[in-house]
Amino acid sequence: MEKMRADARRNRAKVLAAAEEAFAADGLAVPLDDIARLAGVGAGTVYRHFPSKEALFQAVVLERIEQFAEEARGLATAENPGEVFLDYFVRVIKQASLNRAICDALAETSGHAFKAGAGDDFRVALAELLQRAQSVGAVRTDIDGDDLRALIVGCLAVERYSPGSRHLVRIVVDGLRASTGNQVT
Amino acid sequence: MEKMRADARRNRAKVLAAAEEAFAADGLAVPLDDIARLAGVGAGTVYRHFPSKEALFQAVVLERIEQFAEEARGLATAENPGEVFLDYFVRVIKQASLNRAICDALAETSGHAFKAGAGDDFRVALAELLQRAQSVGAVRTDIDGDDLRALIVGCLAVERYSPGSRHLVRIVVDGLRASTGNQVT
DNA sequence: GACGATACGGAGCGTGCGTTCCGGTTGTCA
DNA sequence: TGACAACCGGAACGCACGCTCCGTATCGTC
Repeated sequence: MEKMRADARRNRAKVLAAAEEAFAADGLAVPLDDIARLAGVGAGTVYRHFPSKEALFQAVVLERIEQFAEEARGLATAENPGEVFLDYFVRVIKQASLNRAICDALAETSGHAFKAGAGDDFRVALAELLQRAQSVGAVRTDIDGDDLRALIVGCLAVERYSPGSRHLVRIVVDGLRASTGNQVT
Repeated sequence: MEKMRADARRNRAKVLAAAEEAFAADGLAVPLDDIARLAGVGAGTVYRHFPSKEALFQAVVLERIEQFAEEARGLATAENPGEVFLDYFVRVIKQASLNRAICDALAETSGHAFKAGAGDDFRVALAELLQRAQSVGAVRTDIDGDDLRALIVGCLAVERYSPGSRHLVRIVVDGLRASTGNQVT
């Protein structure tokens, strides 16, 4: 990884940047040749650096999700967990909805990238935020981190169906809030 | 349509039945040859009755959505609109989630079948039910029929991501209920 | 500057799938 | 029952796309 030739390292970076842009715009459906052309390299070069199109896609998506995780970790010690949590929830949805790569990653295989192995950082950070919000009574206690990720997936679908309608996400947020009568325990 | 030969009419029905089953199970991804084989006909026969795979898919999906519309019309004069509406909402989601054809139809082109032209029956019937539920104060008034269909799409995504978790849909239902503080007008 | 190793590019292969085409078959009607 | 039209089956076509292969170019080193 470090003993690469200079041009190889350059090309690898160009491929990653092009893939990030192309996948974000058109999702997994973008042909690999398009990415290669956008990067200014041949298709063979892409395959020298990534074993498959799917691997390249995963690399791009996981990098983005890791950013979400980092943001969550930065909020882990905030003083008003309820507010912070709900704001974060909405923000993640808004950001992810602008990136078709992430939407496709979730639709594909029911969101494998969000679930198993990789993406664990995001999972634990999100669960932490949720638990703190629940501990101060801001969020209903009958859901866990897995439920939350499922809700994010759903909100992304809503956003894709009717973009920009902020108040639809608010319906879910209202449903998440702890209120008399909707707790199941 | 009526002056068809007997075998043609028979085959058309077989194709429709096979397509309904195959699309429901595997969605739009199922190869047309599979449908033809399942129907016990050749691929050419399928194309004699439907101009394209997409047209066959639309026919199947619209038929199913029309069933939903009919069910909604049957509830239009019920005496407890709030309860009826929310029950219907949940029931549609549960039924649709068992049918990958419908899920795919929504994902594809952001749910074109739900939106424009065809499927109008479902739209108006759903809007009617919603309005009645709102008029008795059972459902928040800052949403309309379009919002509602978007929410259905989202709930389907949730259901697909983590199947069978009934309480996630309940979160949305709780968000839909009219309660102090979440109205925007 | 020359030489070996490394990487590049893009033509080409294999595959899967939607769609078409046509020789044979079957239903319909006089 | 004969003959014509409608219909059928499935082989074949075209296309798109993931992936590989190899002759050529570039880099790092002595």
